[in-house]
Amino acid sequence: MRLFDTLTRTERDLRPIDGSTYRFYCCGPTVYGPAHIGNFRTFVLQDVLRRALETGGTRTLHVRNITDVDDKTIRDAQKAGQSLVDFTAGWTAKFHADCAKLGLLPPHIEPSAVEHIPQQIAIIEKLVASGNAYASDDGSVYFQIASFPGYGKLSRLDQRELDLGKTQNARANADEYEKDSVSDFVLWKARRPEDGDNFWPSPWGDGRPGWHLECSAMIHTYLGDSFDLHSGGVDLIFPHHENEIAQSACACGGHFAAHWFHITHLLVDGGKMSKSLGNMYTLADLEARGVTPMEVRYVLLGGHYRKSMNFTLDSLAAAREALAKLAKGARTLAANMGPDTVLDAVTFGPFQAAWDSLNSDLNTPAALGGLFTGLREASRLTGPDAAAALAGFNRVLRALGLTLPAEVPAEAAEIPDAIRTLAETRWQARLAKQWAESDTLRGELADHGWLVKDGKDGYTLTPAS
RNA sequence: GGCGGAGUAGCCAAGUGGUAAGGCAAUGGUUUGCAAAACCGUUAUGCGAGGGUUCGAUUCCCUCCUCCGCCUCCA
Repeated sequence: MRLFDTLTRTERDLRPIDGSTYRFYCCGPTVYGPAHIGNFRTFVLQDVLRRALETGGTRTLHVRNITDVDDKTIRDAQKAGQSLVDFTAGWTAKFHADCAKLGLLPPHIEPSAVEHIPQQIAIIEKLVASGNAYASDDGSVYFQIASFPGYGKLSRLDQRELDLGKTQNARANADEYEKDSVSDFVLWKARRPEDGDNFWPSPWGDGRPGWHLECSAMIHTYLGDSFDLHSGGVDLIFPHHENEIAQSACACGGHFAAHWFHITHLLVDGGKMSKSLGNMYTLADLEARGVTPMEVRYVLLGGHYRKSMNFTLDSLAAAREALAKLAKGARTLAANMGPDTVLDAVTFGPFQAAWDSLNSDLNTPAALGGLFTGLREASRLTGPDAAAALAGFNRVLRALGLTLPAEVPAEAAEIPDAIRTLAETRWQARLAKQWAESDTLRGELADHGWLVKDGKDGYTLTPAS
């Protein structure tokens, strides 16, 4: 597997640094509301990375956190009149349900921030002792960016921008901060009245941890100070990941992440998703429109992760047709290989090419393309050749995490008697070559929402979608 | 203002210094009483605009246009 690395800006081979297990960390969701499909683009691509590694024979250790304490979770928990724990537990459960529907493998470890407060305090103590952090008068603790020469390397920010606080937002908000430099970031936030019961004791007084620190503490706990890969959406490059590098390097030493994997944002109708524009879709929103989660997953795999991708509702219809086509092709292949053929060698060129695409910087759209091309060429194969092709097809499909729709069986039980009678009458009319009568009845059935399709020996009824 | 990304057919979207994957849609054919479904085809002399390098550029270089993201707690 070769993958682009944000830090070095090169494509590099992914090899476990401990020689056996590829250990990686993904920044998980902040659980104060439903995740939207943009969030899931990131999680789906991380899932594909893991699946591709595992399908290729590499063992993995996947850690993804739950951010359950920050400004928004506290604010909204208060608003909801719930304890922070109860509030975030509800949204975490919903997140897990969505993940399952989308076919995401659960992480091997899923730590949450509030369960790791002591670990976070320990890191702050180290940073204060080493002179990388300082406490302000109100009991907050800040990381001093000037104390870490490597700061800005990941995001390529001009050092002057950081030192002088020249960035627009920093300048506008500078008054709110009690820091030496506007660029310094908070490690520990002093308790404020609006936090309610949500504070923890610390050597600097009551308060709560800063967001950036949460991930560093959990990484330190579960992956140690040097691990294989760190991942998240592009928006996390700065400041979140930049800050993680700084505090982890200063407090723990080690190399931190050997590889940085960032997923570009999903655009909707050509721009960023936002509530105010009304273009923020959750999985539930789409399901309410009759869309299946796999169709959503297919759409999210339809663009390369390093390019922004434009999501439209039309693309979901395209996904439905495309998935049906894949399913049909796979069925044909299975039928052609015969009952007693077992072969797991993958020797069919087009599917090998699709697999190679996936392993070349996770090119999911090229891999999907290869699946269709291969299916067309493989449709003539029989016996062991068909079996080999199917094995190659399934390998790619498994890595993509796609589950194909089953053939829709005619569910006779669900057809109302009235409809069945109508259809039967039409069939008799048709057998009698009474075309006008037959077509009229077909129209009536359509009015009731049923499509009738004629076959050689009978007809099928399906609900019009 | 700083940093970064993108402009490929109606839509979505790969890709490459040697002449444009794939999906959807559309359309032609086979089949069908007619449809639907299925199957087999077709669909960008062209890759934002203009220059340059080259035997040859969509792919490299320059200029310009347009769009998008990030710039202190958003995946």
